[in-house]
Amino acid sequence: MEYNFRAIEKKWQQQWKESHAYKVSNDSPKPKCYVLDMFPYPSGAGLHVGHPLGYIATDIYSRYKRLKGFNVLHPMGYDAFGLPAEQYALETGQHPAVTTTQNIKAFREQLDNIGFCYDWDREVNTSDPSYYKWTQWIFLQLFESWYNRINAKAEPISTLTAIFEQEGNSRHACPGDRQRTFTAAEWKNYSEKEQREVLMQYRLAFLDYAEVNWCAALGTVLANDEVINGVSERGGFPVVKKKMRQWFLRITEYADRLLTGLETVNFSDAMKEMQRNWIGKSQGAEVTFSVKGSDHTIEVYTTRPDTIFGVDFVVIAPEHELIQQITSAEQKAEIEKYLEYVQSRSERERMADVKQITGCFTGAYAINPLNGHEIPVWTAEYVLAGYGTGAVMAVPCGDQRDFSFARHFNIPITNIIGDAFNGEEANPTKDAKLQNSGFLDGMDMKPAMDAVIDKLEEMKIGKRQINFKMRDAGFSRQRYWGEPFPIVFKDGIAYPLDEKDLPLELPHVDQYKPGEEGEGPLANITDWVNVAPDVKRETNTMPGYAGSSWYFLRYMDPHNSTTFADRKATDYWNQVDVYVGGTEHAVGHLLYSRMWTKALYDLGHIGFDEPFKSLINQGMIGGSSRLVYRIRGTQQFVSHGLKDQYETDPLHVDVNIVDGLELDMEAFKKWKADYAEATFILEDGKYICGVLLEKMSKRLFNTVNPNDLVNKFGADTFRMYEMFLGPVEQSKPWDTKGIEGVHRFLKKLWRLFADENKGLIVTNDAATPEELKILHKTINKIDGDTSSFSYNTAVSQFMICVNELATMKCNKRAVLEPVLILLTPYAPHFAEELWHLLGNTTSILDAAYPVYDESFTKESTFNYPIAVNGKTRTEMGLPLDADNSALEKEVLASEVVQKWLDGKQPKKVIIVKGRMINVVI
RNA sequence: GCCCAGAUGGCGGAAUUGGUAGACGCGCUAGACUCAAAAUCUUGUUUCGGCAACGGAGUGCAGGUUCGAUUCCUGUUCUGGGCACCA
Repeated sequence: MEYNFRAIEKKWQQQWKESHAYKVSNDSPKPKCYVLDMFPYPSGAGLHVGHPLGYIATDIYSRYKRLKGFNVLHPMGYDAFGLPAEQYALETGQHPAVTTTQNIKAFREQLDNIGFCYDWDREVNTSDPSYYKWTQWIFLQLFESWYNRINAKAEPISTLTAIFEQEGNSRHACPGDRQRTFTAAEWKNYSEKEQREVLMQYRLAFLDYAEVNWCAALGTVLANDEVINGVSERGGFPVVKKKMRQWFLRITEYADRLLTGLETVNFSDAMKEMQRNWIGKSQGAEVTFSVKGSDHTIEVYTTRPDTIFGVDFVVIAPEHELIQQITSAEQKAEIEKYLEYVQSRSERERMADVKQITGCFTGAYAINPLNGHEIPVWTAEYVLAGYGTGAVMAVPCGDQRDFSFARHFNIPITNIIGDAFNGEEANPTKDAKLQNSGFLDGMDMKPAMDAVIDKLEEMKIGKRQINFKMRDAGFSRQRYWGEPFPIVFKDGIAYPLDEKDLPLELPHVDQYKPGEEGEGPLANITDWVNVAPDVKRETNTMPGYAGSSWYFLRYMDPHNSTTFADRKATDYWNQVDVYVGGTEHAVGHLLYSRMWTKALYDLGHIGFDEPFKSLINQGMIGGSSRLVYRIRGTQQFVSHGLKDQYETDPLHVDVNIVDGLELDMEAFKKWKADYAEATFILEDGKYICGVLLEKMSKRLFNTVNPNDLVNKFGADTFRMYEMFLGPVEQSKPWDTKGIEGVHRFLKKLWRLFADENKGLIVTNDAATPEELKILHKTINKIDGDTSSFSYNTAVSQFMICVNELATMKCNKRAVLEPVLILLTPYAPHFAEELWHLLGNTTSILDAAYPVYDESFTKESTFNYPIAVNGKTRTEMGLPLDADNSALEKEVLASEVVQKWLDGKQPKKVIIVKGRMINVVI
């Protein structure tokens, strides 16, 4: 009876499907556990071995928790809206819905092959109208809400209009327009249009004209995190600034809660740090500088108010409206020229040359409010209009950028930190004593910060101010393959669709070209756009992260047609206990879904305000490319070891036709027509390839399809090998060769149960103490490692256990059966097959997890390493219950220690019970 | 430039409240079985010296603390990731 993994895996996958073994109920007396994978975008390329790493990890965890008596939710679905499907549609004319369906089918087959325990009845697909109905519904919730800063939560817009009618907006500053104030009487006098325009400035989902990252090549606007170094993340096309009417989510209102919420979740420090950096909270002050000879004032934002006596100039952003008003007549032409130059600079250029210092003097002078000094006002592109107040006070002795600027334009530098400033570079210290600083002289910088702000507040020319780097999130795409907005415009005012009219389905189009003004393809369907003579639909669609911002909630109650998820279901499943996915979503997806969760919580739709209790970031699996060396100008290929004797060009070769390092030469000739005539120079009769570690990518011929490995070794081997590679969080290179070791392990374990000729050889004999010892050591190790996602060491322990049992020739049910249960999360088909061969009639998926009993692993003696001066010299088996003086006596008497003592007396003997003994001479 | 993480055999990696460095696997080595191959089993495998016993060195590099450091501290180099005119 051989280990016939193909038949076994097929049989049990079928059986589990028929018995609905993975069906999960929302109604269970068991404790719940929610284990989630970041759902994939179903690309046409399919899965390679890097993708399932996280899925296998969560699958093992889910099965483990189930064995431990939990009701485990472990769902899977598809993030199916997205650019590639649409790009593909543009190229081939195939409808994205069609290609997406095909891709999903292919993904599903690959996933099923690996034997995951997903409850497929709960599958979600973000492009399915029954799903995006609720994406649209949540969008309307955001549209119909505002953020009440006093209560620190989102509230329905009706509470805001009630406030306006009572007291205007005096206590609720307008987040979209800081200057805007009105009284209750004024509010009531506004026309409907005016009122709705005001409300738009408060809504959590709102329209605004804003400069956005316009990518002409993609015909779309990109989020900040989709633009890398001024080019689009996808495709690498240039991105420029363009003013467009866009939907936004007012995520900035949640900045503080997104920050403090991090303290309540279990993410890695690196992940939290990335989110903190993205949110970018800074504490400082706003200071008003008056402009000499005019009524204008300049508001600057600074995080270092303590350095205010070191201000040598003020810089305002080129986009700042004040520029036109304060520029002197003499500088007018110069400024115009500079502004024109800045206008011509794309974001990309401004980012590319960070070393280049540019700027222009406005001719105006500001007055330092604390010492009355007149200082020049400059404009420079390094100051951004969108951050803080769009103006900075420059302190060259303390800020390198200001220092370089002052040097470049010959602006005199004031030193306020004495010896701490060397005149050659700025010193951004916070630990110096202030000099040259009026009433701050002699003060330490840190307390001076508060002293300055107090003074400014007293003088009514400044105040404490907290700023965030984070901007509101752009929520429109000029694209077809996304959720349509449930919005119509009447007279240019946005109105929501009625809830009963959801979902607003994506209409069919025959072509995917952008609209005339760069709008999405929907703009071309005039009878869809024009609902009534003066009523038009929104033609943008939602971005990729819309559907993924709440999908974890839909899994809880996926077929509900009256709400996005029943409150009973969300209360039961609550937060995701473990979320596993790649770091690439560290900032975007996680922040958006955290914000949506908080908004839904504020509005009373769910009972928790952080979606993911803990997060594990799986490492990337790198590709291990194989290279062949072609002698230049020939079709002759030379083996790696001999290549230096020739002039060669390295070429990538498909890793699937290389066994370890040895090239399959016949397969190589067939691989590409170019190589049909290839000849080889061999070493030891073999062609040995070179190795290069790089990204796993089709282009580099280093991708490995899980299907091939499952075919060759079985899903159980594949699952265990992926885990055996190393810690889940760590990035590591793929090496197909190593899988054989894991496969051997499973076969070896199989042979403890069954013999090729005799069949099942398991006995009911009682286990020996040695057998029980290894069993319980294994139970302890596997239990601990599995619960902590340390699967690589768990697989090692299985191997150690099987090696020992094989040496003992142990075929006893009392030992093997518990091992089988331990193995179930890792190799479920294998375990279930043998479980049934042992005569069990129920499924091993619900077996009782073995319990560790320490009494079987207790030792009475310990093999102490005996060190002399810290260096291990020998080992001695000594009783664990002996007292120190007895141990010392025995150790000193030993031959080896005597040899090292060489007649001398030891200075000291250090005994760590159960660890080691060190003799100091 | 700033922030974070890391650096251990030929390779993936194991071991940190400071206590036998290199578990487990791959690869390689020698052997058994076989006409042969596959499969399986056995042997060795950090490195240097030595037939061996044994001894020297050894966790990126340089120091330090300690009876004892892969683990803690200081400095430094390199690699990976993130952020980047953010005031």
